[in-house]
This record gives sequence, structure tokens and C-alpha cells, in this order.
Amino acid sequence: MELATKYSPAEVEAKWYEYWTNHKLFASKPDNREPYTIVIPPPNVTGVLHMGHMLNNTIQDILIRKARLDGKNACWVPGTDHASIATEAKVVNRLAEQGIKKRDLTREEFLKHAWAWTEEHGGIILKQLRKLGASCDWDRTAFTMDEKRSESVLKVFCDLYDKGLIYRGLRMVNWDPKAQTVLSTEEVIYKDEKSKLYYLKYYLNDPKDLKDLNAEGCVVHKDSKGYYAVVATTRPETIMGDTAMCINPKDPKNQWLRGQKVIVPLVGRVIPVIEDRYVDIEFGTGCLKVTPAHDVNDYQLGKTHNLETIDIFNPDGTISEQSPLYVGMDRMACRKQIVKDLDAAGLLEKVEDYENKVGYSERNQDTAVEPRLCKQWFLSMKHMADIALPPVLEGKLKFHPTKYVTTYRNWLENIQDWCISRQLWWGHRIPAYFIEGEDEERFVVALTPEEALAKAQEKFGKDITMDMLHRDEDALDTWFSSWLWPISLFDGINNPGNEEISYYYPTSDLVTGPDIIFFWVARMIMAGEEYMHDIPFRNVYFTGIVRDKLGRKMSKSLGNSPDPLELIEKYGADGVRMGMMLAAPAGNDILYDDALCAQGMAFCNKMWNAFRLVKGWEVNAELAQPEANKASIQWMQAKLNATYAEINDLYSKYRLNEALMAAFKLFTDEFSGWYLEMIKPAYQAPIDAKTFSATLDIFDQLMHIIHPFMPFITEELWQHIADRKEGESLMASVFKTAAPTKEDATLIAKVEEMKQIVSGVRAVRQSKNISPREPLALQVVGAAKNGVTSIPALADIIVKLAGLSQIEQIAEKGEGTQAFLVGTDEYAVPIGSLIDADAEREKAEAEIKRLQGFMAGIEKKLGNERFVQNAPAQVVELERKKLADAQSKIAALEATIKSLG
RNA sequence: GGGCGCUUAGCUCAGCUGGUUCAGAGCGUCUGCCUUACAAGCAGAGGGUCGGGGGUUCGAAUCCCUCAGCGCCCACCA
Repeated sequence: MELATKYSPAEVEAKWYEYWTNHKLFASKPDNREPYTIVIPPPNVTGVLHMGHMLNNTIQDILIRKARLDGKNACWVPGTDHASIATEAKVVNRLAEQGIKKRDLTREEFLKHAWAWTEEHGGIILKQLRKLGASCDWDRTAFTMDEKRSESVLKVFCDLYDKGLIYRGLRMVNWDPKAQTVLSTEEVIYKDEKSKLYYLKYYLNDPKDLKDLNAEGCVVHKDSKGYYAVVATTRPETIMGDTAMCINPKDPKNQWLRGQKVIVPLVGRVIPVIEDRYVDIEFGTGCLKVTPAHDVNDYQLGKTHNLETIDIFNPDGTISEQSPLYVGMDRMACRKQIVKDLDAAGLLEKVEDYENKVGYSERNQDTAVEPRLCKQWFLSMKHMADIALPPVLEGKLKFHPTKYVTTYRNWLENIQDWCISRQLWWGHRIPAYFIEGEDEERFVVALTPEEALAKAQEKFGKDITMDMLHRDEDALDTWFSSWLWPISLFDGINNPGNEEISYYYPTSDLVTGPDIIFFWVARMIMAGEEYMHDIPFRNVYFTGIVRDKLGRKMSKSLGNSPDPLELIEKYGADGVRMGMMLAAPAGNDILYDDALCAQGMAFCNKMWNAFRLVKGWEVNAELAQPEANKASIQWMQAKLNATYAEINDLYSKYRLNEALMAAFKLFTDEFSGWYLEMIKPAYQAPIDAKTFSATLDIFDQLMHIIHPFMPFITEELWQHIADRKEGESLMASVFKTAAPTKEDATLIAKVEEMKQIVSGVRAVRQSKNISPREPLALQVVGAAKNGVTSIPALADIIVKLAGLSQIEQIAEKGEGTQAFLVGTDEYAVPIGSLIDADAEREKAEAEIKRLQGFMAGIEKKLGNERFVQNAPAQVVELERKKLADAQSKIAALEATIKSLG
């Protein structure tokens, strides 16, 4: 069979992915093996694959495939998230394009559209993951809103309510006027914004007893219209909701305002001046307008001072009927207008530039969140924090990198209750039933309407009928279902103690971004401890953010985010996987560059061609195995064992990029660069059978080592190495290497020395422009005769790789030779008239000078009493060895100079 | 305002429980090679006073202090 000189991934990748799935090689069932489990961070059901997913899922696939090769029962469970806000927004937009308004639809009608959308666009992302090679157990594919998961969510809600951990409360919450739902504090992103600070005049209404006007530090404002106070605000449009003005009782500037009443500008409402130490004396003028309905702090003040609350906004962010002015106008337009009007009325004293933080919805980043007072469902978090903190602090559950432990701890120690209700239809509808009647807060929580009725009758009287029950219209926060993911995927909520949950839980590793440490990671730990009394996963690997090579975040608006599928088409999935991993040091952001994928693709080609070489050899069973080949095989196996031990260690530390680099170097440098060259027969000459089969065996092992990173090409080559039976697969074959021995280490060291001799000769060729085909002699000078050249097998290899005619021992260098040192051993290559005596002398002299300086430093050290006394004996010994080595090197160099005449 | 992290070769990073001739790797650069596996390749080479300053120590990229720059997270000052 003739193999092309270049590897072409497309066909190969499609072929093997189909093979793997046809043979159900990704499937997992509980058995006697040790389980290794990963649950996928469920992507949004209607999302498309982006570079973050590529990184994240490549890592998960590497870990899963490695576990499989280690002989574990690897189970990677895929699924998608219903993403209530995002998906509902998309559906609302589509309906809007068709001229349909959400409010004109019933809940059932809307949900029909939403499910249609989900079926149409859903799961695309999971299909894309297959292109990447993701070895998920697809038969387990779940959805956060499928039957089992929904049932779990409702059960948990009822349970937590029964435990008294879920409650309804009237609170100041974060309102998203675009999505028209409340958000949790975690869903609000604060951004620095350049804004204005408006100074507004609040005239005194009927001033009386203004006696402190001349007190020290007093700042009084007065103009032709009378006395006034100045209030600084960034939100002038909220003055319609002002119900007080507040000063600090200790503020000398504003003492004169105590007990007065002021008039809200434009609005004309008369409000009291109250006093509270909350007010910062230094900020603005020290006068604060109090709008209890639209600011968290003002709400607190309102409560303390018993103030009226005027809600001037509609849910969509327009001005409500409650306001005397600007009714129906959007809040942002209103701000502009009211500033104009205030100015025109002479009520605006000045405007300053100001920088403050404005909260935006995590999902609608163009929409400023509005604080709003409303009744919502909350989960009490104190208990949850108490159970979720210890396993992480005690190290039972490990974070990689560990720095996130601090972040986690800080959040849990300052945790606020979780607002879990959302004014959305797409999601899990809250299983609470309100009872018709005057008291709007009569309700029961139950899994089914029937149960609800029974509970209601028991609680509120037998006369209650089904017709009187109205289920809460709201849905639950998406994260209220994803926090159960590691449990609900194995049906551990509905069927506690079932075989699957007992086997797979706790899962092994979670791979996710640090941006959802609070949203998801922390809450899964809470749910795990609450419902399984155990951690949900043993390790969390936090990936970095994928950035472009200039360090900018990848984003649609910048257009700097490549399309993953196009990349796979261009570089092959293996190439892209390697590219991602090369750029991804553990715990750091990754700076993505196409060039890295190109390197990955090049590596595929390297493996491909190495295989072509081996495959092309003619085997002669009669041929005896040369000693040199035997030694080469021994060395390669030793090197492979040692490297794999290193790689395993790196895996255990989640330093996957370094593990990949080690595997890459093992194949490229050691195997292709050295080993294959060592055993390669002369052109068109046959190879002995032993060497050939040993080489195939090593190749087989290398494919195992590289497979987790680059599954497709390794499977392809592995299948070529031997005749495999249908259904056999590299990915399903358990792989182990022998532990490295002392003998291995010795052999490796010898070969390293041997390589340096070969490189030394090559360097001589390079500097003198001597063709690799022109044979040279190598002289082993003096004491070096006991080096690796004295081992016949290694000497043979040196002759072969350095293109030598012979190796000879000499006592002293003669003229016309160029020398080099390997350690303290000296070698020389006779090159006759090509020698540039002056240049060589200069080089040797410079090196002697450097060594003398080096020795001077060591001598000083050794001359230091305190060093010799305090440093460990072996350190001192080492310094002495360095000194001796340097001395013998100088001696050799001096001999070189002498030989140059 | 509080907390965390980073600064080592042109780029991306490793080394940091102090002492392996320790200053490393990959990529890029330069030089020479179309050598019959691979030019998506091979061989060879150059490149950093480890951000600045101070301290501890026989000894500091590594520990401590300080300054500068960068990044992230948290926090209700209008």
C-alpha cells in the first residue's frame, strides 16, 4: 500500500468517529472497574460552539481518554442547559420578527414556540463537539428541562421549602427591564461608566427657625427665590420617587437644615429632611435624596425612617402612573429630558463629570439593571455555605489552580440569599399554589396539583377546591436546575441510592471556567452536600479565558474569534486540539494563535511520515539483529518509560500542556530524530525481524501516549500497525509501562553522551561546510577512551549517525584536527587543511578565560570558611567537582592550542 | 475600599519547599542543507545582569520589605 506523503485528517477523523460510536466505545455502565466520571458543563441548548467550548471540551476529552487507557471505567456525560433567560429572549425575538408579542400568547402557546425553537436549534452544539472528537457517552445525553431533571428540580424545591430554607420575601432585587425578570445578585455585572453628577436645588418649604445659619462650618444656599439645599445625584429621573432628603446629624455644613422640609424640584412634593449617619459627609454636599423604591440603601433608610415608597417605574423601565410627570417615557430618555427641564427651571446648580459603577444584566449586557422592590422566592444560603465550605478548605475537593479557594471562601463567608424566582415562562415552573381569596399570600408548595389541594385543605380549610388554586406563574433560575447536574444526571434525586448514582458519584473532575465559580461550582457543592452528603467532584480544573494573540478577549463584536469548525476543517481536529493545548498553561488565560494549530497539524504529519518510513521497510527474518539495534531498542524503551512516568505525574497535576509537550518531544526528538535514525537500515536494505517488531511495539506505545491529545491520527496509525479485528480500538486498550529502573537511567545518560558526540561531529561539519556524506574520522583523546565510544554498540551508532569512517584512540591531538568537549572528555575530528588555526586558538582561549572566571568564583566560595562549614557536604563536594572539571577542561583546551602550533 | 495573582529570551510560558555547571522549553529568528519518512522537513547557531531598589543568608530567579506596571475577583457611598 502506498501512503501519501502528507496526512489528510478529514476522512480519517470522520471514519474513526463513526467507528467509535458504532462500536459503542464511549458507552459506560457500572462494573467492577474504578469509575472515572466527568459531567459536561452543559452548554446553552441553542448555543453554537465557540473557542471557549473548544478548550474546555478538549481538556475534558483528554482526561476521559487518558482514564480509559488507564483501565478505568470512563464516563463523560453530555447534555445541554435550557438557559431560561437567554433562550426565552431568543424566542421572544423570533416571535417579534413574526409580529407576535409574548404578552398576547398564553403560557402554553409560548412554551410550544419555545420547544419548537429548542428542537430546531437545540443540540447543534453537541453535534459540533463530535467533530472535535469528544468521546461523550451520547446515549446519556440529558437536558436540564427533560423529564427526570425537571422532576428532580421540583422535588428539591419542595424539599427545601419543607426544610424552611426556601421562603418568599419582599426585597429590593435586581430587575432586568428588557427581559422583565428579576435577577440574582450574581447575575448583575458592574461596569465602570463615565456619567454625570447633577447638583439639584431643593428649596426649603416655609423655612422657620433658621437659627444656626451662622454656626461654624455651616454652608447655606440662598437666592432670590429663597433658601435651598443642594443634592448631588447621578439619577435625576428618580426625583419623582423622592420621599425624603437625608443629612448626617454630625455634618456641620447642613445643621441648618435639621427639622426642615424641602420641595422636590419640578415635582413640587414637600418632603422632610431626615438624619442618618449612613450619609457620607464628604460626598457631594452631604445632602442625599432618598428614593426608597429605587435604591437599595434608600430602601433601608425608608424602612428605618418609615418613609413612603413611590415606585415610579413600570416593569419595562418606563415611567409609571405613580409619577406626576413624564409618564410612559423611557427612563433613559427621561433622564435627558428632566435635566433639560431642571436647567430651564433654574433648579440645576451644576453638572460634574463622574465615574461610577452601573449594574448590567449578565445576559443583556446593554440593559442597566434597576433596583426594584418586589416579592420573590429566596433560598436561604447560610446553611448552604456552612456545608459547602469545609470540603474545599480541608482539601477533600481540590481546586486547580488553588488560588480560587480564596475566592470561593470569600464568597461563601459573605453570602447573600439566592433569589431563585424569575418572571419567565421558559424554565421549571415554581410548584407553589396560591389560594384564591383576600389574603394573597396564602399558598402551599407541592409536587402536583392534587397534593397541593390536599395540603391547602389541611392548612386553610376543607372548603378549598381545585379551582381556587393558582400555580405560581414564575419559573426558577436556570442555575437552580444546573446545581443538581452531577446528581440528577444519574437520577440521584428521584431514585436515591440507585446503582448509577452509587457508582458514578462523586464524579472525578469538573472542567469549567472561573467565571461560573459562584453560579455553578459552589452551588453544585452545596447541592451535593445537601442531597448526597458528599462532594460532587474531587477536582475542579479552572480553565482560562481564550484570548487572541494580542491578549484581547474573543468576542463577536471584535470579530477576532475564529469559527471552530472552520479551524477543524483547516488543521484537522487533532491539530486544533494540540493548538489549543499548547496555548493553555494550567490556570492561565490562553492566547490563541492559528500558528499553534499549524504546529499541531505538522506534528500529525510527522507521525504519519514516521509510520510511512517504518511501514516501508522490508523485513528479513534471516537477518541477525545487530547489537546496535538491540541497544537502541533498550534505550528507546527506557526513555519511553521514563517519559511516561513524567507525563503521568504531569497529568496528576493537571499540567496537560506540559504533558503534551513531553509526549511531543518524545516522538519528535527521541523517536523520530534519534531512534529511527539509529535503527534505520541502509537505503533499500532490509531490516531484521526483531528490530522491526520491537519498533512497531514502540510505535504502538507512543500512539497510546499521544492518543488522549490527538485521538484520530493515533487510532488511524494504531490500526495500521497490526491487523486489528473489527471492533478493536486504541482508545479501548488499556496501557501501562514498566516503572523506570536504575539501569534505564544509566543507559539514558550514556545515550545522552553519545548524542552529544554525534552533535559535536555534526557541528564540525556545519562550521566547515563538510557534506554529511563525506566520511570523517573521530579521534578519542586520552582519558576519554573509557567513555561511550568504548561500548561497541554505541560506537556503531555514533559511526552511523555522525557519518564516520572510523573511531580511533589517540593519546594526544595532532595537527589539523578540530576538537570538542563532551563533559570533560575530549574528541577530535581530523579535517586537515580545512582547519582555521587562528580561529580555533581564539575560541579555545576565550573558553579558557571563561572557565578561569568560573573557577575563580568557585575558589572564592570554597575559600569561604562559613560556606564550607554551613553548606551541606554534598554541595561542597559538588563545588569541588566543578572545580576539578573546569581544570581538566582547561588542560584539554591548552593541549588543543598547543596542537594548533 | 478589601482580597488574590502576575512581571524570567523577540512571543507564550516552566523553574520559585534557597545550593544539580541553573538560567530552561516550545514557537519565532539566523546559517547550511530539496540527505531516497517528513521542506508541514533535517542539521547547526545566536538570544535573558530572572520588572526597579533594599534586606536575610556562606549562597537568592527562588525567602522578606518596598516601589513601579499589568490583570482578576469582591464591595450599597448617592
